[in-house]
Amino acid sequence: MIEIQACLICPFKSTAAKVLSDDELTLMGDNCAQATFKKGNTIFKQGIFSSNIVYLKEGIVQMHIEGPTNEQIIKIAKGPTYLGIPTTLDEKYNRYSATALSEVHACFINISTFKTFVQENGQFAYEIILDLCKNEVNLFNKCVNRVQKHIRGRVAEAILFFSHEIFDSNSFDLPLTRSEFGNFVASTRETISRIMTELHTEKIILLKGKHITILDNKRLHLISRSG
Amino acid sequence: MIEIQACLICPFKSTAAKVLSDDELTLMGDNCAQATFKKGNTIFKQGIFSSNIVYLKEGIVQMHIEGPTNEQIIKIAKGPTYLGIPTTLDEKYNRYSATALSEVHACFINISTFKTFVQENGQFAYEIILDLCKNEVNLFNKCVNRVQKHIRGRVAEAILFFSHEIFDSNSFDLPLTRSEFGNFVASTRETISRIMTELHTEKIILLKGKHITILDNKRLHLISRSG
DNA sequence: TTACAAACGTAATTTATATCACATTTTTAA
DNA sequence: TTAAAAATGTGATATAAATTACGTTTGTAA
Repeated sequence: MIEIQACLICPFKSTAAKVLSDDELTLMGDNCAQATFKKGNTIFKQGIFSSNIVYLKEGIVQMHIEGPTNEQIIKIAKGPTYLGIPTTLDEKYNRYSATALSEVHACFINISTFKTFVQENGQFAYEIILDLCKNEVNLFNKCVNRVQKHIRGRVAEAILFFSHEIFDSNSFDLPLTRSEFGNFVASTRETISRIMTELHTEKIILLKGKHITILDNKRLHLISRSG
Repeated sequence: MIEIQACLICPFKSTAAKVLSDDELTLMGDNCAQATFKKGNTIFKQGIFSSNIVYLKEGIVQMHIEGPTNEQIIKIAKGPTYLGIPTTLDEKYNRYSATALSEVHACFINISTFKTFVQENGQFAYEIILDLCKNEVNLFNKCVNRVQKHIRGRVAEAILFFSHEIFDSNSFDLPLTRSEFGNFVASTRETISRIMTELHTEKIILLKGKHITILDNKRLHLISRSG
């Protein structure tokens, strides 16, 4: 289901898009298509040619990349946010894939239109740069945590990530299977299972299948920090 | 040793700076100071307030960040390249540190001057964005490799990195101690020692203290890929 | 409703790599 | 030049977490 979008009146505008003029937003609307994806659908795929910047209006998405041995989840993001700036601007073809983890509404902005805005609207360019900078610093920290924390700490960190960054709630349905969660925190299904039940037994979280309720925020933070 | 720099005639201009007009380059020169650092010197430090974009003209630099348990090297870069865009633009204070691994010549560009160029010269902004995008994609790949490769593969990868990305030669002096190298590939001094002598014994590299000569490029690539 | 597959839990075992311990070499400074 | 400190090499041991194995639950299609 693809439809032309009226960016001008879009309630999900990015910080960058908010600085665009009405004329520019109209132009963007003429060069942008929206699509809806169900959970599990591929939004874009590594290795495929792409000529769009993907903007995630609503929904949760996992970004994943082919590693030396298997596919690896590198990031989970929630809209509104840009999804594919690095993958598109730098190269002709996508350097990673994006898959919906919930119902997703995404806009595909023509890359040359986007480029025009960068080159002709300095404030827009600046906001895009800020966004990329934030991503880089976050990624640095994530890398260090993956290297230095033990799995228990990484699991705690991931649970807090879903709670704070994705669902804004201490009670939520995990949008991943145990295997996927294991992959996300660089571990395995079995280890995740073990640690989850540990945290449940210790009354730090309440676990009911995929539903997680954080019972002891303080201790969970402690585990996340101490690794 | 700090001196005002004539950016206009600088032979180390970044791809982005090459699109600046003569007037802009003169303005940059007026708002930019150069400094020289010896190996081991701190170029900027995490947590410290910063109002400059750091441009590495010449030299090798390690970027490192405080992790949950210890300081972690997140990146090693060679000039010419920007060093501190994410760390400076996003936040008032540095989110990571940079330390010289060789004699380094670096320029400290006033952040509001830099911001002016981003906002008033679209091509400049676009080149900066391209640069940030490349960094992000590279970082994605590095993360996956760290997670999925065994140490032997990560050591091989790091040796090839120094050979191809830093020294453009198959024979070079490692600018890191074994401990630092261990940290760089998320391992330890002892393990690095062991693997290095292994690779030496297998005649894949020639090892003489810190000097490395790659003897069997093909097998080293194989080890790097297979992990 | 049954049947089949996918997801999940858990215990036993294995393994890669960290840690420990100590000897040797190299570098630095006095 | 000598002494102290830092860096390095290497074997033995410990350990976190993967792998293996198998039983159970949940979801889904016929």
